[in-house]
This record gives sequence, structure tokens and C-alpha cells, in this order.
Amino acid sequence: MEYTIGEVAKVLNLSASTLRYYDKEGLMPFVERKASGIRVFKNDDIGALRIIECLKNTGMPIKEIKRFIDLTLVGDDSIDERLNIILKQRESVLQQIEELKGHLATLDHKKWYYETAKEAGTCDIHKKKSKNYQI
Amino acid sequence: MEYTIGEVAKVLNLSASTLRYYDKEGLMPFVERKASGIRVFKNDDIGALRIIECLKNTGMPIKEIKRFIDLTLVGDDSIDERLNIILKQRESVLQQIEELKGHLATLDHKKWYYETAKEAGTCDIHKKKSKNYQI
DNA sequence: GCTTGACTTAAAGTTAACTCTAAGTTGTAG
DNA sequence: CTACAACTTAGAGTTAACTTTAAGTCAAGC
Repeated sequence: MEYTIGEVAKVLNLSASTLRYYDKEGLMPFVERKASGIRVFKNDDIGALRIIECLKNTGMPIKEIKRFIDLTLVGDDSIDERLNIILKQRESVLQQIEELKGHLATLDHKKWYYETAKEAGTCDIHKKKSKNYQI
Repeated sequence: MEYTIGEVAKVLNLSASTLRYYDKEGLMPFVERKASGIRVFKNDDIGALRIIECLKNTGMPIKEIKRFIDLTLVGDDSIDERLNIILKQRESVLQQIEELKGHLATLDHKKWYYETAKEAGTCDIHKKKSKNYQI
């Protein structure tokens, strides 16, 4: 199957201008053109773009994604380097998940704080009292 | 305890300029000043900044964080709205974690792809063969 | 043949979140 | 008293990732 930039944009939930911008930045050297200059996307191209989206959405800057794409063009000699990039990004994602879990705990605490304050009608119930002994 | 902007920057792993920028954007209306104009941070201020960092690091834009801070200044009348903001951000974080888990699966697949390609010395082992029957 | 919508480019504009610069003030140590 | 590091401001500059604009080309339907 062959697709136009507009169709690919719809499928990947990106704008056509964003895809053209990625192309300009060197992220899509594999996309072919008609004689008239119009881009022709194949299924494999969409697959590659899904990887690009994965890398982008896990925080890799476009220049580093370009570096990865450049390595794929080299061929089998760059397998090791590509694997290292994937491993590093994988570790980064694991760390991001852990960080988000930490933030979730903070938000859960604030949730409790405001739920109890709402019930009491005031945030004052959370004010620290000094010398509040109970026998 | 009281702290200077430099000390707070070190504790929160931010730059002093970033803290001044946050102040300029209205995120720190609670921080007091000496007569000379120098900011004086209390423990509670650092606590508030940790919440601000949590919101920022979970993707909330600074203008929305300012809105949240403005609500805290209103007092108890804004508890409900503040709770809603926290609940919404909490949901957003849960979603972000799910998305990252999806990306992790993609990266795990690519990890396998390159590990097996590395072992074989070529990515060709992953090439689809048409009509590969086995009796 | 002509309109229309989707494609093309180069280049300028936008936005968020800093980050830096310049010029000046403050407060402690010697 | 002076040096020096850390603080202050306003405002300019930076960067990434788009997004828009202007001017033009292409292909299908009437």
C-alpha cells in the first residue's frame, strides 16, 4: 500500500506540516517521491515513523533521532550502536515511570489533603499544632 | 529555618535564575523579602516549591500552575477547585504511565530485534520471506 | 478547459521555559 | 575600609519543536 502525507498524518495523529518538518530534519530519508515531487509513503515507512514517534514521545530530541536514523542507513555495521541507543532509551523510560510514580504519590497525598479539607470546610484542620498532647 | 535563593536552588536542583523566573511568573507570591529586597525562603515555601515541581514535572504549564497558586491565595473557598485540579493531574499522570508502558513494549521489541540481529550479524534475519512453507 | 483540494517549497513566525547580560546593591571576612 | 561573593532588576537572547505564510504545482471531476 502507498499513502500520501495527509493520510499518514491522519493515521499517526500528526499534522502534514509536522511530517514535512521531520523530513527536513532528516528523519525520513527513506520516503520516496513521485516524479512530480510528491512523497509516497509505504507501510514500512509508517512502521519507521511509529518508532520515531516512540523515541520522540519518550523524550529523545529530534537531532538524536536523526542520529539513530542515520545509523540505520549505514547497515549492519551499526547494529551494536543502534542496540545501545535502544537500551539507553529503555532505561530512560523505566526511570521516567519511576519518577511519575513518585509524583503520583505526591498527588495522592494532596488529593487526601484536599478531600479531608473539603469535608472539614477548611484547610486549617491540617495546621500543625504544637503541644497537642493526648493522655 | 530561613534560606537564600541560592540555597533553595541547590536543594531543589534548580538554578537561582529559574526560581527568579518562577517568581516573575507569579508562582511564588508567598516568598517574603528582607528590607533590602533579598528573598527569604521558609520551610513551607520549599514545600510549596516541591508541589510546583511535581506539577511542572508531570507536564502542567507554568500558567496553569500559577492559576493553582492563585487559588491557594483565595483561601478555603477554592478548596473544591484545587481538589479538581489535583484529581485531573493525577489522572493525567496515570495516563502518562500507561503511555510510557506502551512505549516500553515497543522498545523491548526493538531490543529483541537488535539483539537477535547482533547475534546473527545482520538485520536480514528479520526480513519477511513470502511462501515459506513448512510441511 | 477549469475549478478544487491536496500536494510542494523556502522562509518567517510562534511558544514555552528558561538562560544570560548588564548594571547595581548587600553583607561578611580580613 | 575594601574586596568579594551572592543577591537584585529589567530586558534581551536561546532553543526546540513546531506552525504558518506565500507562492506555486498536480490530478481528478464536472
